[in-house]
Amino acid sequence: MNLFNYFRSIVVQSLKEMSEGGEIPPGLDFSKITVEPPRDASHGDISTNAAMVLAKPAGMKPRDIAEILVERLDLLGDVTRAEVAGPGFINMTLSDEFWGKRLADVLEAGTAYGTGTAGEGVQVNVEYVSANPTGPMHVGHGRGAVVGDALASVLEKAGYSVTREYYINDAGAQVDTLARSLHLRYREALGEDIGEIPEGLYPGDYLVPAGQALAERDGDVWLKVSEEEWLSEIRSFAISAMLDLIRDDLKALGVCHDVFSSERALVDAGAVDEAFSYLQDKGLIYTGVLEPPKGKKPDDWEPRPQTLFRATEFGDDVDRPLKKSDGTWTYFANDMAYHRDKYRRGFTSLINVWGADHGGYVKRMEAGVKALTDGAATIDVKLCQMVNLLEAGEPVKMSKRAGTFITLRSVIDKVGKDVARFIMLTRKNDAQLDFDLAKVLEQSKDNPVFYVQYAHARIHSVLRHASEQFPGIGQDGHELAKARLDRLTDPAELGLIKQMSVWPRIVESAAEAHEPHRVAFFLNDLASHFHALWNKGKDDTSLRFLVEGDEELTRARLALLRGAGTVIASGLDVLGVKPVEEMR
RNA sequence: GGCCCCGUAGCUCAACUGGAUAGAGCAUCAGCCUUCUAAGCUGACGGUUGCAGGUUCGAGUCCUGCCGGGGUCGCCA
Repeated sequence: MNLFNYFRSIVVQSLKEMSEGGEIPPGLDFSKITVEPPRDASHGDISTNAAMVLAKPAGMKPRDIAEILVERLDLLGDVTRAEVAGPGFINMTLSDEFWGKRLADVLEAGTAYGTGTAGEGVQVNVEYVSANPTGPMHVGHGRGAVVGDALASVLEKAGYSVTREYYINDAGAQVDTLARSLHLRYREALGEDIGEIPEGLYPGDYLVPAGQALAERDGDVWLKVSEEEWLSEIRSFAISAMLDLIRDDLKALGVCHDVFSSERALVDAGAVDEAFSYLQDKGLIYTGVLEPPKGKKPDDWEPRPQTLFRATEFGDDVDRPLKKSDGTWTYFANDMAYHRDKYRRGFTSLINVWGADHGGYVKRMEAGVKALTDGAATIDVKLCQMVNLLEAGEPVKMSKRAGTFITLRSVIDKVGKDVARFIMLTRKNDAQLDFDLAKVLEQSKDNPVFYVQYAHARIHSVLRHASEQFPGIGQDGHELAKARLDRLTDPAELGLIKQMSVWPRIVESAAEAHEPHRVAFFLNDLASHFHALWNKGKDDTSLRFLVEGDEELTRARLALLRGAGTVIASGLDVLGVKPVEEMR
């Protein structure tokens, strides 16, 4: 249960009654009313802006509405205090018993706590990674992979029906280049001295094993025929080898997709022609000549007639070409067909996670989706900014040519998948991210992964001690839920429960805003509340978790610990990070 | 030059999609280990949210124009 939604419905109900009773005018719009935790805890536990939002349309003073409303809210069983504050906020404080019950909710639900229904089963397609199948993944791809994966998870937890998808760009010129590069490695595998890799081909070592595999499978058959004859076959071999490589990298990162969509298959199936005639029928296709970009005219610019899509009718800056001068489709045309295909498969909410270098492409894709789905589907493109790799504060120099190129795999091998994933989510997607290979392995509070994991490990450390000192206390969540939770009365204890109770709301808002990083920040906050409580027990021995001679209180505190550990585990699960029970 | 993103404490970043006195960590300073992990905690110091207007009960958040940084810009994908 998201308790803020719960209280919102109570507030709205009260307002309806006030409206029926003539205390406020009828027919007011309640949609802008929010119920939130106040920023300052001294203002109470929950707060609503209802009076301020309604003041103007009701033609009343905010405080007057608030006074009436607060009288009703004050009567609610769980509310110990309701008062008007500031310009017309209503702040409510909830009883300790209420919070005890919320802890019981957590214990009953286990790691399913936070799972919601706000998504109402809406079908969402999250497309992420979609790295070209021409080589292993780099660190930037890794960020997109983690962001997309965590976003998909948080959407699932919020009740959306999610499909994780990878778009394989296997139709462009770059895969022909890949095929030629592989053919070279294949000749090499058969004993030929190929010398330097020519300019324009992929020089990477990762093609060597693929060349050997091809030589083993097919022998020398591709030496005797012309490129025209070998291109297609070797291309598919190369693509599938590169996809294996990428899938391996993704697996190491704990990322998997439900669907791999092939651009080539889509084109072969006529999807582009279909999308094109759809647009043509709507009068959105014409032949025209584009202006050169203002202020930066390419040297070789010459006007030429092109087949254009009227993207400007849907908010783009210029109309966009769909055909090259040789009559073949542009990448954009294929992409249009692909997005129409997603829509036809039943998705009305499309999310694409791209690298920041695709920023210039967003508007035309948005325009495309609007045109192709008649506005029935929405697309949200999350651009991931660069990852700056550092080693103890110094930038790691990377050059493909010098061979100092850092692959995603080498980073995962060095720091582990859990650390890599968590760090990738400690920034919002549109901010640049510093990834310090030394710092992320540090065991200190500078390091958010460690800080959160340590909280979880500490909790389990106490639980282990408890099972020795208090063998009679069952540590199962359902059992602990029956403890005398009203014995938890210290502000730090209640504060921890309150922080835990925010989790369903975080899930909902992170899903709605498409911002998985909020989960990482939440976990940091939660860990901080826990560490604070822990240390309070150092100064004040009566606040320790294990209380000799008071099994009832110990049971209640173990319940609190179990609950906090459960919420941390639930959050880490969304991020795809495994909680640890012991630090080494 | 057009478009997109960013600009918040000395540094790295939050701010619940428009809410109250803008919050954390690092750094600096002052405290806390005979104790379930001090791998942590408590406090102090630190702000004209790049600048100037506008919208409104209320703006870091929305709009306009500047300044600074990054990205991108017709048959590359």
